[in-house]
Amino acid sequence: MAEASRVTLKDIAQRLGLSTATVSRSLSDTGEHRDQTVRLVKETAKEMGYIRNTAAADLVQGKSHALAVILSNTKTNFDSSIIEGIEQSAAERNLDVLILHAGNADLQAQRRAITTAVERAVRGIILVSLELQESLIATIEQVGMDCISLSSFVGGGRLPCITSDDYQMGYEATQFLIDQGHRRIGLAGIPKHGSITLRISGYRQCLEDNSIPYRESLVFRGGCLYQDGIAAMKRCLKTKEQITALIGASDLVAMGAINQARDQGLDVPGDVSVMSFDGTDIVEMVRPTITSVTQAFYRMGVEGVKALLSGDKPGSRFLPFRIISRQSTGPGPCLHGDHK
Amino acid sequence: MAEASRVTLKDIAQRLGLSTATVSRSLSDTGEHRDQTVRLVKETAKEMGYIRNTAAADLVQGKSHALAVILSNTKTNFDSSIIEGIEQSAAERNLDVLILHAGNADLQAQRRAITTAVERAVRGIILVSLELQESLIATIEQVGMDCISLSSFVGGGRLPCITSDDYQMGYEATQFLIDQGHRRIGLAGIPKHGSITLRISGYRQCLEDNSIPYRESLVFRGGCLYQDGIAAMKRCLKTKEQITALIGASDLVAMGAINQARDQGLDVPGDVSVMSFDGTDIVEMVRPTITSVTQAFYRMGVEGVKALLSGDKPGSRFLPFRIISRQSTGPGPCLHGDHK
DNA sequence: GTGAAAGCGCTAACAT
DNA sequence: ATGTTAGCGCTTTCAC
Repeated sequence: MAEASRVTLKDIAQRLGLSTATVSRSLSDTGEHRDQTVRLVKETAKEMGYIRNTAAADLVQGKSHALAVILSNTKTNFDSSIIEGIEQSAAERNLDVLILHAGNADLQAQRRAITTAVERAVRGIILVSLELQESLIATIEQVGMDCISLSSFVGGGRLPCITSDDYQMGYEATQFLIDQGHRRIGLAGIPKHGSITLRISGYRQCLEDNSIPYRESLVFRGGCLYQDGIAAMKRCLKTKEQITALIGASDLVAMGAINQARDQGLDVPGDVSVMSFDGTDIVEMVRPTITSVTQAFYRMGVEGVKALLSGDKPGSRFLPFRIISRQSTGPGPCLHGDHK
Repeated sequence: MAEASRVTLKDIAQRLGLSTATVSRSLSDTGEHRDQTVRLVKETAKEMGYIRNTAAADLVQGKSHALAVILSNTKTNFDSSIIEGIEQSAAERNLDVLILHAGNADLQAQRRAITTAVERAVRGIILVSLELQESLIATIEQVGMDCISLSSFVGGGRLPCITSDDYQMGYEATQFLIDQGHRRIGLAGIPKHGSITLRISGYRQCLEDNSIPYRESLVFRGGCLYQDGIAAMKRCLKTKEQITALIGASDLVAMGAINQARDQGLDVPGDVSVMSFDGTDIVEMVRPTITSVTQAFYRMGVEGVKALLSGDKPGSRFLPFRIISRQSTGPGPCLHGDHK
């Protein structure tokens, strides 16, 4: 009740007739004290309600025992598994996880998040699906802070990245649909910048390898949100482009596309097949369930922490993905009747 | 490149031939220095790549300029608007927001999160939909830290709470369905503990007020996740209970219930109406769109920060909600044909 | 195995 | 308007 100022090491030391040094060492298990002393100190600390002052500890040690995770707060949902992985992995190492939000394109918000992390001398920064501005990468390098990017290849090699192979995912998603007989395949929700655009290259190469002409008009650029899926399908159906399948850049894009198609009276997958990238929980929660290029998000989080703390500068690498077929895709029209 | 140890106030002071005090005051705009000095200091700081050491500042001031937001990391999605509100509100006050995850029932994880926050001497703790264990509330009180709970009434008055009136929401949701002609109304996904259980009381009272018998068997307890919605509808359809409407405790519960009903060949809302609590973005993203008791989450975040920082211990209060009708509800069967 | 003492980088009296 | 000084609570040499 007494709004008592907090218990400090000194309080414990006095009560026990020990020095603060002994108390400090006992509490952090340095192993250089008698079991009896350690036990006594720990019990007393707990009894007195001692909570260590991180600021003091961080200050003297020059670093904290926390990790910062910076998320792009676009309303896409794919990151919850990544975070789970990070937290699991961090907990094993007894590190706190501080989650910060930063807009994706918003330099202001990005700067704020990075500053918050750097000011606190965190052990490392994990960027999740963030296109970090050049100037901020420079800041991070300058202060020599460890940093890794997950789910986005960023920084042109200056930052280690763990992600899925966007090119390959684009290629295989396209091949998956071609194998089902589709030849007019759209791609929706790919933003202007970032490694995610490589999905277009993979898509394009796959079409070529299958002797299908690439058409600019079937690629719908945009964000990867629900609304972008809506917009893409709208434009798609307004033009004369008779696509029989659409690949959404995220689960939400696919959801938007599917809803728009159905709202306009089309059947999915009867009239048009839709598949998505990510494969978060939601693809199983909607009807039709959505065929997806499922990424190893949880593992990305786990490996991210491991790589970040490994000491030696880790290289970038890809994690495997796999395509899971669900209700939203089916044989293309040419398999129903005449084969071309 | 040189992994240079970080620039400190002292470095700036030396370079400029000023004292650290002047530099410190200039940087924090105390207004007691010549514009010229302030400008010079700020420019030099930026040029030298100065980043303040939060640990040092926090230590000497005895508190940080950050807020901790503790989320129950159950995979429900309703909290993103709350967080947005919090961040908006915090940014206006120049406070950093540190987001922490804690399991809902997991004492271990809760303790870890609270400790992380308290150790860092944050300005205040915002609990989001968390049933905080008694012992941890005691900890918070003991150290005299400000704390507020959003979207959950917790602590039996020891903690100020800003939430929606669960009783009233339960009542009005039920009345909404009754007004549509339903008389056999189920309630799904209400956990064992917490203020959320008051929804049952409201539901029950409403039934009574409408002379409809309350049946234990129509209330399906459980978590508020998608799977719980599935399970509830399954049990619902397996028994002889001919419900014509179901209220899900969250949007995800409703989604699960709807999918299960349809997977078993029922039409929504033709055969069974479904509505939900929360009203997050997702209710507009699924088909049928879901009628919901929509809560003022964003505002909850904004007001939460305001109340937390107000100084005087704020009381608990409710924010208004409203019911938004969408596709998942329709007239009950008795309105189709014979009226009772 | 334990204590004394220094000092991390900063802010806040207090002095000038 | 600016400088001096003390010290926040902790960890870590370095003695003993």
